[in-house]
Amino acid sequence: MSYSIAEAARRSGLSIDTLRYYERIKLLDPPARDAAGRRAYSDDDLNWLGFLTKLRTTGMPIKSMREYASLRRHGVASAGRRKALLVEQRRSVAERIAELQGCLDILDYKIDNYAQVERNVLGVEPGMEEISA
Amino acid sequence: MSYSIAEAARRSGLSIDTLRYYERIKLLDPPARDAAGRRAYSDDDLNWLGFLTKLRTTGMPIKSMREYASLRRHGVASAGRRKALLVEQRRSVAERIAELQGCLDILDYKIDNYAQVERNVLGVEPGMEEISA
DNA sequence: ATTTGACCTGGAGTGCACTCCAGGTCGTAC
DNA sequence: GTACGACCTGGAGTGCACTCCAGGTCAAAT
Repeated sequence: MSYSIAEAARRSGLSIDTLRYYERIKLLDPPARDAAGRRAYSDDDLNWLGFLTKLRTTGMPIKSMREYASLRRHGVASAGRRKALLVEQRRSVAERIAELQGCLDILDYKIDNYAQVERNVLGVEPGMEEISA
Repeated sequence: MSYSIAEAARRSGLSIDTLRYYERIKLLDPPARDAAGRRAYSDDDLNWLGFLTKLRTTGMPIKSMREYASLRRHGVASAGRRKALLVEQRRSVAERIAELQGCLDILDYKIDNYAQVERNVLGVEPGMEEISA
């Protein structure tokens, strides 16, 4: 199957502008064109876009995604380097999750404080309202 | 205790420029000044900076941090709104963690593919190298 | 007395990842 | 045959969160 840029945008969740932008910066190989010169994205293109958006979600900078994209064009010989990039990204994602988990705990603590303030404000112990915010 | 801007930067993990920037955009109330007009950060300032960096880590935009900071200046009356902001942020962090967890799974899958390619490349079944990268 | 180093101010510059725009080309619908 | 909508190009503009700079003040060290 092949898809117009609008359809590819819909399916990938990226904007039309972003699709053209990704192509310009060589994140995406130029897709095929139809008779009228319009982009015709393949399923492979869509799969690659899907993976790219995952990498983006992990916070990988475009620079690194470009490196990965470029390695991909060099075939099997680059598989080791590609794997290394993914392993490093995996590590950074795991770290980020742990960090966010820590923030979650702090938020819970703060939220709980506010909940307590709410309870006390309903008529108990004047002077207790100013718990450090 | 009070701290010079350099010391506050060291303790908060923010740069000196960022501390002045946060003050300019009203994320941080202007700290006290010493006799020579230099900033003298208090422990309270440092605690607030610590919490701000947590919020930042969660991906909260500066705009929202400013809102929270502004509410804080309005005392107890704003506690409900502040709690609501934190609850919303908590939700968004939990969502982000789940999203990252999904990416982690995909990375693991890809990494495992590469590991398999590596094993096969060492002399088995020619033609299997081009597993979709 | 001057040099040094940390700090001050207002404002300009940076890098990232898009996002928008003007002006133009197609193929189909009326 | 012209109006329309989707698409094309190269290039400019945007928002965010800093980061850097020039020119100046001040206290302590030489």
